[in-house]
Amino acid sequence: MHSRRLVKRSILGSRVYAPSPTGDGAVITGVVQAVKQENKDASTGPRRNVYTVLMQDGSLKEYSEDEIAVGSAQMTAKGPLKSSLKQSSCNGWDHPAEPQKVAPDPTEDPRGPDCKSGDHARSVSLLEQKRKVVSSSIDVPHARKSEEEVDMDKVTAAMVLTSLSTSPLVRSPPVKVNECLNGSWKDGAFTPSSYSSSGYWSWSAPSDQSNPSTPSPPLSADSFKPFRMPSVPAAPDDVIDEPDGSSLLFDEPIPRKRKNSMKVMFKCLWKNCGKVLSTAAGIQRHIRTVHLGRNCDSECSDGEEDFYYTEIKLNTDSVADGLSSLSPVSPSVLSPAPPPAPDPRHPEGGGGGAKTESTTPLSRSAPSTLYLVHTDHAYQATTPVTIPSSTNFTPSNCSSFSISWQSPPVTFTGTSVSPTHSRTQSFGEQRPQSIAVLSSPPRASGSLRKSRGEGKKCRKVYGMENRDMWCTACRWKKACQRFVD
DNA sequence: AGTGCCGGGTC
DNA sequence: GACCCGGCACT
Repeated sequence: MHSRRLVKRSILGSRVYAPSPTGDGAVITGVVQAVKQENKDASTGPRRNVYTVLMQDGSLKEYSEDEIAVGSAQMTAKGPLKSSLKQSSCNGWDHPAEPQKVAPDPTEDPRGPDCKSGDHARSVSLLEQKRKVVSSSIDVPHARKSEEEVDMDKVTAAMVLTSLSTSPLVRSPPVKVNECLNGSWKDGAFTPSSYSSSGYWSWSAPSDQSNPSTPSPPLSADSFKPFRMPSVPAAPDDVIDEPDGSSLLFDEPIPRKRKNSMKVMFKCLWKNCGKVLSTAAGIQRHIRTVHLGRNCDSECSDGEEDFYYTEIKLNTDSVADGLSSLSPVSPSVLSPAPPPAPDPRHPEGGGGGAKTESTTPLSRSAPSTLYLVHTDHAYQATTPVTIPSSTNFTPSNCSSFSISWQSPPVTFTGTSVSPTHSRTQSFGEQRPQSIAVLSSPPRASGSLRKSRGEGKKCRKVYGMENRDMWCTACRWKKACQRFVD
């Protein structure tokens, strides 16, 4: 069910393996460009799909679904396209239960759950059209080095979609969404690499509720238009439902640049569940539909789901990226944060099942990375940052900052450290040390405070009890005159 | 935390 | 000027 979209997603633009046209038995890879159906009317016999595959050498070949196999990183599933597709389309997505509510799109229902139908063919053709548009405007990677890489892109795209799907902006006008998304994208915070390994993807999540448009980062709002416009203008729902993202998933040259190593996954806390999804929306839907048994879409949610999932943060990358990579991240992560809708509700928590100090609602919005930034600037920023009492602030992140901040002293070399300078640079504890390291006349610039005397002083010699025996200077807390250095 | 002592206040 | 002390710098 609802897998139809998945099908579409799986076919066009997908990398497949096909027998080499040379007939030498070799297997080559190609990208599905189009799908046709044979035996379409045969109500009896099985329909056969014929896939037009763009081969590595740029040629187009047609293969029946029996001849080619879907290529993916999880090639364990490598096999006839037919079966692969069936699998992925009908039950492949890890969203077990989530009826039509996936997306607030009415059109979803009419098309029905059947995975292979005339409608399917139609939508495929639509996709094909889209794809053409895409291909014309974007350099579709025809040949890639490895399946891993291909998968990478998928994952990357998924992450993008995921991040976007978590955005509350979903409910706002598309245009706005785009803008925001574009903005946040730059700060994209996903590291596909690590994610792919973690495995559990909620593909449906991004596709359904999030704005399908989920532009790829490099695309401006304008350049993005072609993707959604050409497709059925009459069916706005389709725009929403239609996982444009799906086509984008494969067609767009998704930038590999990873900005952040922090991944946020969402884990279902329902006992014996433990489902982990990559998007808050996904996990919410999962909880809503699977555990809470609600069939309505997110609109009618009272937000109870929030109590049944928690945020898991994965620090997938080294901290080496430093602030440059971290700070930009926060915005994007932030964007989804202020969930306009699902906030003010049931303080006591619905079923009482959720143990986690109800940090979940926050954590959902809580851009953990935000903390990083804050931590970063904490030294100078008294600015109160509304940091939800959350949770997932991993220490490792802190370390990254300490690292990045240890270098600054180096910059001092050559220049005398004026007090003010050190002030502005003030690293709290580190300040004095950095100055000391410079060994330059520490207090030279400012007061002429002479270095502390090495010898014994009255205080030390006589002790506090014999203060009477101190020299007057010592008594007056002045420079000792008796044991002058 | 302990110590040295500067800078400033009070009488 | 004698005395005291807050507070910074340093150990």
